[in-house]
Amino acid sequence: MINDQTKNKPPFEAESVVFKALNHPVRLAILEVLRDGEHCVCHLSAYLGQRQSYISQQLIVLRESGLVQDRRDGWNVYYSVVNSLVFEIVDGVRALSGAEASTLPIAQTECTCPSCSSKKSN
Amino acid sequence: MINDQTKNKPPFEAESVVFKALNHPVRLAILEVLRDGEHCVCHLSAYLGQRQSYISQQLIVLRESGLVQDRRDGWNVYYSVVNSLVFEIVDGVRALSGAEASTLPIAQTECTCPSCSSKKSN
DNA sequence: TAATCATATTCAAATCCGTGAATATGATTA
DNA sequence: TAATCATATTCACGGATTTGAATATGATTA
Repeated sequence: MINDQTKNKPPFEAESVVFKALNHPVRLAILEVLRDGEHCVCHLSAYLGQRQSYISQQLIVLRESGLVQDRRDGWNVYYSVVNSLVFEIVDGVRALSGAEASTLPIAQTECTCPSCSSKKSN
Repeated sequence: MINDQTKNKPPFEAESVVFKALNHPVRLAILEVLRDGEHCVCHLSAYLGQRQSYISQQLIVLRESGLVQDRRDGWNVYYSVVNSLVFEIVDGVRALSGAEASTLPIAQTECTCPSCSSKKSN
């Protein structure tokens, strides 16, 4: 039980919560970025070239569906996936749909958060 | 490439087509019924207690997303899943969401199609 | 406590989706 | 070809989703 929206609901509602969260290009892109571990909102925003408030909106959907979790560290909030099974699902759907190995809408800007700056890569 | 909606589209559109098709209680219920092989529309309609035209609408979505295929035999049209990987995905999402093993909205009426009548079960 | 930083929230408009109702299509049989 | 059967399609409306814009919140530092 990874979210609280699954109790006493019509059949398949619990699954719908997850499918709904995954049915969105930007949210899928966010998950792709999170494949290699946690990232802060500012990094996701810069990397995906989307406004911060918009990324926040999508992160909230992902968080409320139970797919990601957040952790605050000073100024930054770092998001990560709760259960890596989600990647198997995404990969499965990708295989089903015959899509290529995900062409990410990449890196418009540099993220200036501490962890990104220290890495100094990507 | 199991559907035609995956070419020259924005990133993750192909995956979205599948996620969208799966994000629907009745369509998930239909897939559950199709776990044990092909079934005609009248059976799905009777078994799930939904009007035939409504089941048809949902089957069209599933078919256009490439998840199911149809086969005509006389009066009846039989639907079946194209790739059983879809069940692994559904099961994965179910595990992820912590849902129970799918409580189907079951059997209101009897289907009178040839294949159902001959089986004379369920 | 005031300024600053990253992040979250609210609001509204446009679009999309779900679904009932009615009806069309197309194969089959008489 | 007319009747009948299973299935498919169209239409319309109400509700949900998407997304830009503006702003709020809350932690941190000076």
